[in-house]
Amino acid sequence: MENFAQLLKEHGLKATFQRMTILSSIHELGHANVDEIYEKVRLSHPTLSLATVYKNIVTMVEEGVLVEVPIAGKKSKYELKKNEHLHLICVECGSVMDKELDSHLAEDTQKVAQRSSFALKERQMNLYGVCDKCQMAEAS
Amino acid sequence: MENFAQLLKEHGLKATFQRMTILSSIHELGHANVDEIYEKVRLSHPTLSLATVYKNIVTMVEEGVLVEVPIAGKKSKYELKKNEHLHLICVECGSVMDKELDSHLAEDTQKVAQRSSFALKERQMNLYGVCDKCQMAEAS
DNA sequence: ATAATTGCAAATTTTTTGCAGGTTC
DNA sequence: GAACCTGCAAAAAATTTGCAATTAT
Repeated sequence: MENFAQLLKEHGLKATFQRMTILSSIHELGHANVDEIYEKVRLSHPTLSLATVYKNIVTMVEEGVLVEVPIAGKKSKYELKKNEHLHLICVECGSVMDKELDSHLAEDTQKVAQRSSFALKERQMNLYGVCDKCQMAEAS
Repeated sequence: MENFAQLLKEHGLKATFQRMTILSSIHELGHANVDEIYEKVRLSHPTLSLATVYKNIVTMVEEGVLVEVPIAGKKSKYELKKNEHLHLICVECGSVMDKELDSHLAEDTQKVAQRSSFALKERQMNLYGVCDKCQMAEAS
């Protein structure tokens, strides 16, 4: 369990029970879309409304507490803001894994941007494929 | 103008006027979301319905004629399927530019995947920042 | 000829909004 | 106590669907 109250305050947001529940749900799930967050959140706080989930996701993305991970063909997932990383997204089970972004990748992308005089702010690298678990399941 | 009729047939789809209009609109726009496609398409074929745009985007993505480009905070854009590339996405004007994916990038991502025994199928690399035009506009 | 596709309208799903009451700082 | 936040219900926006008429092969 982390100190979500402090995190919120650092970003100028009030530390409500609802927000902390949402953050802790996302933290436990790793990556989750609105529905998954809502379901999870209702387990511990059944009266928390879907509208509140929506409003807070918008607010917390704006304030940089959360990051949207848009995924082809699916609803966007959300994760806690953390160090830069890339995503391995399993097209079978939908799981999302974080992987460190090595310096080569960072430099290469920076070069591509520079060549076009593009002021790079953020990278979003999603690798789609089949995770090891699903590969084993398929093999059987 | 390309041979969209042939492209469609190669993918087992009938070459209707509607589909060819949609493809040629996307081709002209480069990258466009559903609304942008619909607007463009109506210029030359005002009776083409929005439902038809939706149905065909689904179908043509399934058949590999189109590719969805999901974008954080915006509606997905669609592009014609082409050689692998990355996207420079301007957060000011929303423009999307294609850039060749150099071999370093391809290899590096492949390595990351291999380390996790992840069977990589597709890469989606989006670089968010400010394009040169918008930088100049800002400077003034 | 037939199987696929279109356009319309309706249904569904997803997201946003207004506002009265409640909570945090 | 002031500003912010929540939950509800309603509204708006986005997407999907069913079906009769039409079209491509």
